Amino acid sequence: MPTTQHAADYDERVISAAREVFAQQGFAAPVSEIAELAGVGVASIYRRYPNKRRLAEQVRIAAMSRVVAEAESARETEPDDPWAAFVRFMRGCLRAHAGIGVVLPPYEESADVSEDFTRLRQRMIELIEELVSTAQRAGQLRDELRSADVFLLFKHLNPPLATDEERRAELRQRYLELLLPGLRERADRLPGDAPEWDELFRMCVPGGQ
Amino acid sequence: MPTTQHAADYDERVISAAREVFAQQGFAAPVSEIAELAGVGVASIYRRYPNKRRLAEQVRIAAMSRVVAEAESARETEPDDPWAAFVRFMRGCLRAHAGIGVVLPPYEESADVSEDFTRLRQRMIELIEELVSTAQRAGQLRDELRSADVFLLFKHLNPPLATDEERRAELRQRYLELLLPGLRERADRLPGDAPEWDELFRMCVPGGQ
DNA sequence: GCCGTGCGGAATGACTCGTTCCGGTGAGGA
DNA sequence: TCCTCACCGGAACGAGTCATTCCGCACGGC
Repeated sequence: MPTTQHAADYDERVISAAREVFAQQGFAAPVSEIAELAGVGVASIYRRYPNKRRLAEQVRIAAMSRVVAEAESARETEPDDPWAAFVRFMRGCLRAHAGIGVVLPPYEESADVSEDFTRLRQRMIELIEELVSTAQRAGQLRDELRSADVFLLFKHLNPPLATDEERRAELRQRYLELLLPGLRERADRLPGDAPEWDELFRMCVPGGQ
Repeated sequence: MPTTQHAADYDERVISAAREVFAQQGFAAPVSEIAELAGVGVASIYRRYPNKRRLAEQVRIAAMSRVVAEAESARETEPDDPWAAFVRFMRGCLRAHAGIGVVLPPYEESADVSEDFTRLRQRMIELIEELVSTAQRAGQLRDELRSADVFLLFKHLNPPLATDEERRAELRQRYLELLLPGLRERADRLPGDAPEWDELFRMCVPGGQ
């Protein structure tokens, strides 16, 4: 009875458990924890993914796809209001189970990252850049903000906290709302240089969240 | 030649190295890394501190003292402007080498925490509470904000980033400035329940940053 | 009732890290 | 100049953790 349907459910269950565990504990979390949450044995995970690295890659691909979809949907839903599109994108990414916590360590030291992964990441970057610059051209978003700032803000809104995803999402939204007025503001110069994408990538290396 | 002076310098060097390493990598960082940064051998650390836990406690006591001093100084420097005092406190805590990153995992699961530690933590909480409620009574700080929010915001402003402390401090200040307008704002209700101190403590358990 | 597939969880081996042990070194006194 | 000794850095050790693999079992199909 390994129907295609069955296999798909199975995959979904594992990926989703891995997303939650990695988001809460970072990529250093043991595979056994993922297995337990998914309600399967460890061996079953290894039967489908050759190793932990590949599993993590799949999880990140899934989460980045979600971010990309969020960006496209925000752009389409609010074609005439760049600020609204930007806000919708931010809120969408921070929603519970969106998995933003898991896309955040963006850098892979080793060269053995799949093509898909790299391509998707590039697309994500471009979409964020577009949302930011569109809102800035409309004078609705602080000029000193760079697209990498947005990404880094996602990371800031995602500290490792030992609670369930619902509560973490609630807190993310809470602090996002505190942030929004400052993002519109056009006042004082922001201290510190904006991060560049490659600095950001270098900074986010460690296994942790 | 173990002059008192020499011993004090030595202590200072170790504690300060430990602060930097713990702040960057979390308390799970190996002791050997601290030794290397301090330019001493591991054994020398163990000659002064019975074990890693006690070393970490000393580091956290030093950093919390700094936070307490920051709060008192802010209150005294700006006795008539609660908002200014609050902002000064925030900026002071986030400054480079203030060690805020290291006070953040506030909870110790085991009961074997020194009296000093507990007392100091209590004092820190009271001072933050005072800064917050004073500013709120003056109508200068958002009412829905609880003192534990402030602490949690410190954590949010301190993600684990693999750069030197100077750059991390620069980014902390950058994002603090984005946050400030939202903290004054009196507008929309903030989503999500404010954290209580004990929820906060429970959440921050894991070894990580 | 027998066979084969697929599963969960125990077993394994590599590795990391806290803590301890040991040989070296350099200052001060004879 | 040589000896002594206090102190130091780094290697060594043992425990614990985790990725990955192996094994016996349970259950559907014949």
